[in-house]
Amino acid sequence: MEVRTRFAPSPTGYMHIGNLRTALYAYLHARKNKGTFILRIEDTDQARLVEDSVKVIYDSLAITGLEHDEGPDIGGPVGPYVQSARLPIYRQHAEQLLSAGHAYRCFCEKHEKSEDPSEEEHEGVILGYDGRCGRLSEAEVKANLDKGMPYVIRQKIDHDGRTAFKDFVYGEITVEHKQLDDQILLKRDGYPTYNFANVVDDHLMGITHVMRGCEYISSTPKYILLYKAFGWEIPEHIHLPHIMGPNGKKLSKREGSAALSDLLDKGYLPEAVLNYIALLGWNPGTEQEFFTKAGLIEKFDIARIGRAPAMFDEVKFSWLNGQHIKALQPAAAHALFLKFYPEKILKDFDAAKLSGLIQGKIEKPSDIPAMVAFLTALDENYSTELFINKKNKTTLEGSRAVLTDLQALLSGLSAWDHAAVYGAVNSYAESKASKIGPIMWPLRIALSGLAVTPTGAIEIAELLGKEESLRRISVAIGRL
RNA sequence: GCCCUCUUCGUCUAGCGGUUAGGACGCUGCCCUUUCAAGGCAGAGAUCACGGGUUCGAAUCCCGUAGAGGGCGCCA
Repeated sequence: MEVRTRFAPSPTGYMHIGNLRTALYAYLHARKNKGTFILRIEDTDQARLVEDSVKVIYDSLAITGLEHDEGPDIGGPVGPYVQSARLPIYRQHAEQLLSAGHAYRCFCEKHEKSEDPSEEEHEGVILGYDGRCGRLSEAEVKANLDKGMPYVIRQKIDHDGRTAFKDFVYGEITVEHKQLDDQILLKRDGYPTYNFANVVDDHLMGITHVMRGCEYISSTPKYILLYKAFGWEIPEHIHLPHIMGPNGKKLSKREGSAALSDLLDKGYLPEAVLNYIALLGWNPGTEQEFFTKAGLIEKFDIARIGRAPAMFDEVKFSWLNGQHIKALQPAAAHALFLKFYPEKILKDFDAAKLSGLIQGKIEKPSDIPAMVAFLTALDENYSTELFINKKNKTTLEGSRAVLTDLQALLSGLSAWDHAAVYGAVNSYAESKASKIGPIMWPLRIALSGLAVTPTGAIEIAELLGKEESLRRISVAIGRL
């Protein structure tokens, strides 16, 4: 049977990383099995519609390359793909349940969850609906309808017995029916709830593998009951463990890494994002960690999805992003870095050359401004302690002597390119019967005023040019 | 409150009855004698949440306990 998976986000205005991973797994499973990946928009909450948020969904899928085969923008055989355009379908199915006795009209007052959680806290509070309208006589229902009372349609659940289903990841899950309340299927405004629409749509759209976050595990038995009430085949259910923030709590917008756009703004590569989140909850069974999207399609297997929640670790993610940056063509890396260079850098330096020099050591492009700031402005108050390096056995006095010699040598240079500067430094080292490290160290400190620089001493000298390099050397000598 | 789920180095994970419990990030050290870094190599770091069983033998199977996450909305 052809595999059909779907990504069914609701338009919230931003693409949450956890949702993106759900989309990724659904996409990978479809591609891996030469199946179909569908996009469906779940916009059934009229109160929470966010302007332009559907565009965010399209853009996110486009930039990460999770292209869908069917969806609102490109159509397909089982549309429409936007739930707000499917209202008659839900009503028809709700009425079918009504006449079959699997649902009933409920005329009760609205009971939305309180904004103040403490109100729900005190013991004895009835959680869930008590089902009273399910016991209304036909005459009472008719009377209410005649009065024009508004109503919702609820699923009628027999509170004896239990329902079990087999989750592909979590195994067999059994829930007693007394834990299930008569959930609302069709709201007063005629829109379906998620609980109803997802079942109807997944079936009508031929979804074979339902993938979603594990917060739906508890309510899945209610969906199973709906499938059974309709006499529909139950698709494979694949619930996914959550991605947690650094504090062990759910990933939130506050931490700045919950939304795809936050990550992209920091210069993380879309493919690195896919690579990293794929590994949060799935592993290939080998020691491979670097994956392109094509590599993920090849290796992905739903059998290797894990059950435990995973923390999003931006440190490891940065490392992985660095690996992807290294793998980039130089022109692509430069294009990525370009938007992070301060204007002064672009004006005074050969930015393409700079990109080539730093490509191998950039992990997070948003670090670039801080990393290259020393090129445009030397902080002349850097600590002279920097000249003391244990490994190269450099001292203050030694550094002063080396820099004084270098100043004379370099000022005599007619050419100022990598070969010329290196040649001069190297022959100086040879003349002193020294390794080159003890010469390079003070030179690099003098040129940058930093312990760690994005590139080496010779490269910095080359970027700065002769005049500025010599000026910085004399500043250093003055300070030593 | 009731229900569901999860628990292996700090973090992501391998493991599916017998392993010196493996890898990766991070950390520490060494090497690379064209450099701090990057790269290569090495090391430290896990009484496998805890307590009981089953078994010749348990991280792996069973039962409890604890902690954490989730659900119980006219939200998804």
